Amino acid sequence: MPKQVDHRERRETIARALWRVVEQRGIAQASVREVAQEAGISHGAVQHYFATREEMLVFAVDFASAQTSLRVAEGVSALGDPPHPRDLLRVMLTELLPLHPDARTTSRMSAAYVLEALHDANLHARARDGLAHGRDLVERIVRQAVADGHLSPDRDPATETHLLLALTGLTPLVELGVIEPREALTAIDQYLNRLFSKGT
Amino acid sequence: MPKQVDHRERRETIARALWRVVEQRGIAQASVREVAQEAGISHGAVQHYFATREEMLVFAVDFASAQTSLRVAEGVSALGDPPHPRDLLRVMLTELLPLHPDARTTSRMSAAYVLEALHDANLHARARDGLAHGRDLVERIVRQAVADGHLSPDRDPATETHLLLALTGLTPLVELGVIEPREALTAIDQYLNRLFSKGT
DNA sequence: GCGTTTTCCGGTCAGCCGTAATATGTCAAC
DNA sequence: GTTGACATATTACGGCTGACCGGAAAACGC
Repeated sequence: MPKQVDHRERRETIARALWRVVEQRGIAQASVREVAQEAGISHGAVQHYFATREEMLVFAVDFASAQTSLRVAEGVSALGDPPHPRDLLRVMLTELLPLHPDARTTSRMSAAYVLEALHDANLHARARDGLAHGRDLVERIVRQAVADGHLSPDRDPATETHLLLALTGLTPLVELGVIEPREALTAIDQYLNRLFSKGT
Repeated sequence: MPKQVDHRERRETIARALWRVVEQRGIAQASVREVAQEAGISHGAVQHYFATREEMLVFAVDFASAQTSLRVAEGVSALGDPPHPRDLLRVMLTELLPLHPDARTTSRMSAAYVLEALHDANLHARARDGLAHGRDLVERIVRQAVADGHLSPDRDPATETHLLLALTGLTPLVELGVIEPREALTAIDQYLNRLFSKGT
């Protein structure tokens, strides 16, 4: 029998190396060779675990998405039970925006992924489904908040969901250093507090 | 004397060809040769007008930014005098989001530019300054709105500005087909109307 | 016509790319 | 200790890239 190697762990190691390359040098530099070097293995070894570069990218993005979900779940578990929807949404947004190192890594992966998805039918479908799933999650929270009386029934859940997701638009401002992470958090808290107050 | 060619016009023609390539195939495919073919000239001719690929990209982005400003100015001129700040901001946002063909073209150019700027010190400074300039424009409108009584003085102009710019976060939702352009407009109008109402 | 200058073309070059084919290493089972 | 399957490394190939260069073509003053 062969040398025992944990296939999934190896793939995740390579994926993390890919993350670092994407974060530090951009997805254009994330060649098979560059990722292999970053991971400290030969590019032939990378080929052994990913038949093509695209397969590697897709895995790395899915893995990044899963890690983001994990971080959100961790943050949510620290909340009361049941958690206030405002706090729930706050955790999700802070993990989606590049406000701390891990989140920045996954945020940049997502950004690069979306941009590539615009010109690749396969990636487009995957990205759309992933985003639509996130949208549904948020919308469910919004609807529950309305049902629980945290939110005025005047609010259209769909529109409110879109506006909440739009807050990820703070990303370029933070990434380019136009605003500080603290200012982004201030804006988010301002928005969420206003949303869950009795105001219009 | 040389053959008479309008240098600027030629460069703009090439820039528009670059836009088309970026929009349809992505910035990674925007090689000198590809852009030349799209423009219907030889790659040697492109080199004559742009010494390097980067110079071509920077020009194309600046040109795209200028064209966006032009569209905004056109839209604003159709408003009353003085225009209501809500309408002013609405025009800016509709030209920043990919809600119609021209806006989608420039939006995609900006997105690709920002992503590259994250890993290039030179582009980073240029992009940051450009975005900061836009931020200042919006902030001036917000402050004027407060001064004119359109907005409650309780609002922090900086935070409100950040939230308005964050609305560009609807871009991925529209681009990936998760929401329709009409839904994006609905969200924007909802947000702006709420902002300029007497609510909290 | 001549000379100058700009414009444009096509080829060349070294370098990186993804991928495939090949070779070597490693270890468990028999 | 031989075998065989899998892990890893090496090498090779065809293609595309950006940058560069020499020269042709065109337009103008003289």
